[in-house]
Formats: sequence, C-alpha cells, structure tokens
Amino acid sequence: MASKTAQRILLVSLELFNTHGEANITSVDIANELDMSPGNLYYHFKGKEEITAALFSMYHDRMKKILFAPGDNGLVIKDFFYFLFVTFETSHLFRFLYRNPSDLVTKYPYIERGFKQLIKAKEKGFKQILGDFSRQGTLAVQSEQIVHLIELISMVLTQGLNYYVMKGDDIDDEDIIYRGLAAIFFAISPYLSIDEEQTDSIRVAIANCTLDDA
Amino acid sequence: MASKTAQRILLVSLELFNTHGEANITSVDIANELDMSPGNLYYHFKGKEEITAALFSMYHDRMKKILFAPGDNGLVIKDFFYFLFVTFETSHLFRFLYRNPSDLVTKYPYIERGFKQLIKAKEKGFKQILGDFSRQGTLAVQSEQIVHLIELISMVLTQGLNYYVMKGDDIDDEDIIYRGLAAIFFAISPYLSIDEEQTDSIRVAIANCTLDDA
DNA sequence: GTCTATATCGGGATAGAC
DNA sequence: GTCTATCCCGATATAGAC
Repeated sequence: MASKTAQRILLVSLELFNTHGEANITSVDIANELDMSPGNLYYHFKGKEEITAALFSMYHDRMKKILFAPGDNGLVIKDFFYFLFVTFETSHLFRFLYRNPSDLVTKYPYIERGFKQLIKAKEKGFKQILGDFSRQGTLAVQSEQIVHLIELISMVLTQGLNYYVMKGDDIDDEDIIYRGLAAIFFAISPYLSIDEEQTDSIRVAIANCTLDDA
Repeated sequence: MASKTAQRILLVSLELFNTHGEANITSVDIANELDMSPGNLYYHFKGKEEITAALFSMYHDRMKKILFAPGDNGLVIKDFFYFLFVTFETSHLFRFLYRNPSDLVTKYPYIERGFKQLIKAKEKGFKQILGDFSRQGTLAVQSEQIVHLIELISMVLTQGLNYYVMKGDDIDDEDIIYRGLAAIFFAISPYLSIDEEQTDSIRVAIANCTLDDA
C-alpha cells in the first residue's frame, strides 16, 4: 500500500483536491498531473473514492493522535492554544474536507462517521481542558457557559476556513490559521483571568505567527 | 418568466437542493419529482444552472432587502436580534447555498460575487448597529473588539448551519436558527451593559423561539 | 508497474411529434 | 406546454499488451 507511486498519487491528489475541490477533480486530472496514464492510476487506486478514503484516513489518524495527546493536567492557556494550532494546521492541510463537507458526507458514509467522531472528540477535549482551567481559576465560567464557549470554538475551528472562502480571502495562505486562532482567543478572552503579561504573550504569539516556538 | 410551472419548478428544486445538495440532484430528478418530462423542464429552464441562478437571485434579493432595511438609529438590542433572526431565517430557507459554498462558487461565478457582496453588506450593517450600541452605551467595546465581534457573528450566521450538519444535527429543523442566535447572544453578552431584565427577555425569547413576537 | 484502447454509464441537452 | 426519443459528452472502469 505504501508504494512510492501510491504515495505520490495521494500527495498530488491532496494538493489538487485542496485547490480545486474534490468534486471538480477527475481521476484523469490526477493522472495527467502525475504524467501517468489513467489505467496506471487505477492499478494503484480503484478510482477517486479509494483515494479520498485513504486521504481521509490519514487525516483521521493524525487528528486522533492530536486529540488524545494532551495529558489531563498541568496545562496552561498557552498549551491550549498550541493544541488549537496543531488542530487547525491539520485541518488546513486537509482543507478539501472542509470545502464541501455535506457533499462528501453523503457520497462517503465513512467520512460522515469520522467527522462526527472527531467533532465529539474535539468537544470532549475542550470540555476537559476548559474545565481544568476553570478549576485552576484561570477561566471564570459557569458550566453552561462552557457549553456555549465550546460550541463557538468548535465552530471557528471547523468552519473558519469556509467562512474565509466565502469572503473571498486566500484560504491557501497559512496565515488564515492565525486569524482563526485570534478569533478563538477573542471569544474566550472575556472569561480569562490571567495577568496582562500572559495575555499579551499569547496575543503576540498569535499575531506574529510564532506560536509553534512556544 | 413567472409562469405557474416555472414557479413550481423553482420551489421543488429548492426543496430538493436543500435536502440532498445541489450537486446530488440532476435535472431528471427534478423532472421526476414534478411528474414531468426532462424535455419539458428544459423548455422552462435551460438546465440546472439556470434554476440555480434563479434561486440565488431570489435569495440575493431577499437578503438585500433585509440588509438595507434597518433605519440608522433608535434600535435596541432586541431589534438587532430580530434583524439577525430574519437574516438567519432567509439563509435557512436557501440553505443549499451554504452546504457546499466553495463548489457553488467555482461553478457559478455570479454566486461568488453575490456572496462576497452580501457578506460585506452584513458586516457593514453589523458595524453600524454595534457602533450605535457602543455610542448609546449598551455595548462596551473598543473599536478593534468590534471587528472581532463582527467576525464571530458573521461566522455563526454564515457557517452555523454547516457546523450543525457536520455534527449530525437535523439541519432541516427550524430550531437550528435559535441555536445560532443563542450562540451569537453568548458571543456578545460579555460586552452587553443592559439590565438583567432586558437580558433575560432576550434570552427567553431566543430559548422559546418567540423572537418573532417581539 | 505502466501503457493504450476501449467499454460503460449517467447526466445534460435537443429535435420533432402532439 | 408537454411528451418521447435520441444524441452527446465526460468521467469511470477494465482488458490486455508491453
């Protein structure tokens, strides 16, 4: 499965799907881009469906690793944003999945299951982390507020890219990730009770796109 | 253009697009649903493209009317939410447009222009209203905060439906509108400086789906 | 593993009768 | 205005040679 050619096919397909949308790319397009015959492509993957499945499973695996990574305590706000950053980055890498989710979902049932699973996992993770912060005293929220907060964060995280697409912004630009992070930071900032210094450090980190140095 | 049959075609198409997605519905599907031959359908609309164009222009017209309706002053928070409600409702009525925006946008350039235009108009409208509230003292925000707030509101307004789809919630249910409104209310609530009574009345209105009685 | 050639299938589109 | 019949085309899929 992990043959050299299969890898190339996946990589090129991801690229094409991301820039033009899965629905607008045919198997022949992929083959052409690779200077390869359609027949050969079919030798490796039985059509676009299998390619999409493989890509989704890559995305799903990565996401799961990220979501189950954070140990359950000792996290600070900055860790949380690092966590968000990695999540966002992965979504951005597989952004074709977010271009037309409902179509993909109706065409490929396993994507539907996977998406729901991931959203649940994300929300659960957020709930836990924000709950920790709340108990630590860095976040002043009631439990019903947490629910709303999580919904907002999830929404930005999963729909932010689409929103920027609709606005006509350049979604391929990685800076879009930081705009999403800034939006999330804004959403939770009213509830943050950390000192100015920490707040600023996060803000600067987001603004300067240097969060990964944290 | 507004022949009886043409109207029926549009209505049924809207229904089908909303529930199955524009990309998954063929002209034949539409014809079948209407117990009509494909040939006849083509007599009225030269294919799906023309139908989609007609539907989008209906949506666009309605939206423009809404967006340019609010007089420039004397609005209270409740009016703002009524305004949001109507906007949401219209989006919901044409929700197929939000299922796979990027695909629609690449297939139909006029949709791209229309979308951008509407988002701009929305953001401009919000800016004005929120600015008014800020000057009135009902909203305590700095001007850079307003930008973020508008972005959040816009995001919920334009992407909320998609988010609920991904989560697997029933998007056809109109209650989804109120969930969106609640999310927006939550987002701006930290900045609201209105008395408890007003806050509660909005909250209750949203929760009980009775905003239209306001 | 890769190619060429070809079969198949479905949706879009039109012609012409009624 | 509406129907039937048909054509066209593009995308998927496969067979068989190299």
